[in-house]
Amino acid sequence: MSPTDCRLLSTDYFSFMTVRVRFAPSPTGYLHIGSARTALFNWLYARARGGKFLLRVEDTDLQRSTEESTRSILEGLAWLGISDYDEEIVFQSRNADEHRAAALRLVREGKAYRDFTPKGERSDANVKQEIAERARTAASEGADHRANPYRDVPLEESERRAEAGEPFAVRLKVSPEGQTRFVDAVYGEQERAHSEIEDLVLLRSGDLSPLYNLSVVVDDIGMGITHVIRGQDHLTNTHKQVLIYEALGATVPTFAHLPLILAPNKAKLSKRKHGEVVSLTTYRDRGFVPAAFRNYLALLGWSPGEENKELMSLEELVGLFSLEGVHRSNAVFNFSDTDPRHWTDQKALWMNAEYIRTMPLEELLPMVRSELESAGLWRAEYEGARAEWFGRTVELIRQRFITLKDFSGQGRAYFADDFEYDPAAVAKNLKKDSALRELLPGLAERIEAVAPWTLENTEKALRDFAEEKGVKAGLLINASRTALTGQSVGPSMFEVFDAVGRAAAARRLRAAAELV
RNA sequence: GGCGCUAUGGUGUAGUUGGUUAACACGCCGCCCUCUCAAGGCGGAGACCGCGGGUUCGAGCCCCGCUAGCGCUACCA
Repeated sequence: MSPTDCRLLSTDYFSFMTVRVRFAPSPTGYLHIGSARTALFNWLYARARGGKFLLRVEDTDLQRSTEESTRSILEGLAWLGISDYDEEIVFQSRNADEHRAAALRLVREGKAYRDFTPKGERSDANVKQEIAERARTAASEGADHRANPYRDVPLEESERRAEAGEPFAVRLKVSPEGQTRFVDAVYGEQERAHSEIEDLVLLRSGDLSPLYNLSVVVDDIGMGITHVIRGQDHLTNTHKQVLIYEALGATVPTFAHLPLILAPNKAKLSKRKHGEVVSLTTYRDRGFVPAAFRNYLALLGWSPGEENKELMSLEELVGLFSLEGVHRSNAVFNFSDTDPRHWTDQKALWMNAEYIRTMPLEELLPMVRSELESAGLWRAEYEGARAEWFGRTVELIRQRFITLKDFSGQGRAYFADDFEYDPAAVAKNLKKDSALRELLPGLAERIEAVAPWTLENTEKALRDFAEEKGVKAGLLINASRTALTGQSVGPSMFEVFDAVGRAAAARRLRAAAELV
């Protein structure tokens, strides 16, 4: 059977029952964009298949888990448009008793055993090296995974010692022979020899708290999860989980692992090394349109194939999404930590600009409103008496903005008088010609006299004035741009005169004469 | 160390029974438009499809080997 056949078979296996997927973040920090993408793919799959999307907070690491990060993760998901969980949120820590009971049941059934070996200390600093070194020495000494002296202690003796208060851990009794296999919906057929898998610990010695692999499996069984869609970093460990499913006598769900998102240097994206670019909230705070970022995220490790379409609405995403379209190689998230203009992936930035420029105005307006509000630039009349002006102005300036922040930054002059003059713009458009000192107040007068106040008349007034004074219209136009907006770039100048308004325009022209 | 996964221009991807000059998007360069900057239009540079073998009349697509990157390997999640 070819891998392709396996993939079809595996996805068809559960097709008679409702798809149930879950997103299971651990609340130990902000929402990582990789996790956000995992959540998105789960959500998309559920919606595409008419299934259920569940959320499980994996807060078993009490030391590192915080309520604040749970809240932040939920907020992040909501920002992306994912807040419609189909059932109550499950908090994994509350199921510890259940997890423990499952492991103890396995002990009684002889599928797991109590390990009375004293708990070893582990320096959490360089775990990776420690593992490699230990493996190396183990290999050279020819040690085998099944050598635990407590593996075959009779159940009665095990019970007796436990009752006597002797501390123990519980380990799964992995059969020395054979192999585990499963068909990953993305990576295809996966096999791993049992000899490669040690008798994994299910419950810690002492407090008998459940370990990750056990908790995940028991919860997924409890929640009736049919498809486990998660990061590829879990791919090899899945074999261990398959073993637990089998020991527990449960049906193994379909697994679908997602390629990782890497930093430009091909290293795994991490909070420690790469900072705020990996946090979803950064994108919200820096003016991303949720739909734009969601669209971008969907393209990392997935594509609809065929036409290679990129700009997709949520509805289109749901319609096009499939596990078959998920890539197997890791994606590089391209950004620069030295160049502020490339603080995040260029394509993400481009897509955001694209959304800002082309999305329905009425959807953009509320976002501009909240941006102006947080910058202290919002006025109630923008939704009242000046609503028409507001819509027209946003339409005018959105064309060349990249993020929502630009509405209060570069766009400040449209909403306030206390904007800043860009020194480069002043040098280029005002200081360039000293005649402007006289010309600007003159132009202000002409602008004040325009009647009726139309684009055409404003243009005529300016051009006539330029001709009379024997200067190029461009000189006046560019000077006006800096005078009215503080910048050297922007929309067509006569549109700007109109947006800023006659009185403010004249005032700013006169004020700018002082800067010449 | 072991096991696993991956490998198409700088980045994201298309290329799903092997068949002419390897497609699209972002980015980059140039031209047009023009009051600036974007947008838009047009054009361009950039990939011997990781490397080496093989199968075939013919391979990015199939097979083998190698290399590199990444992941996992824990009484972390």
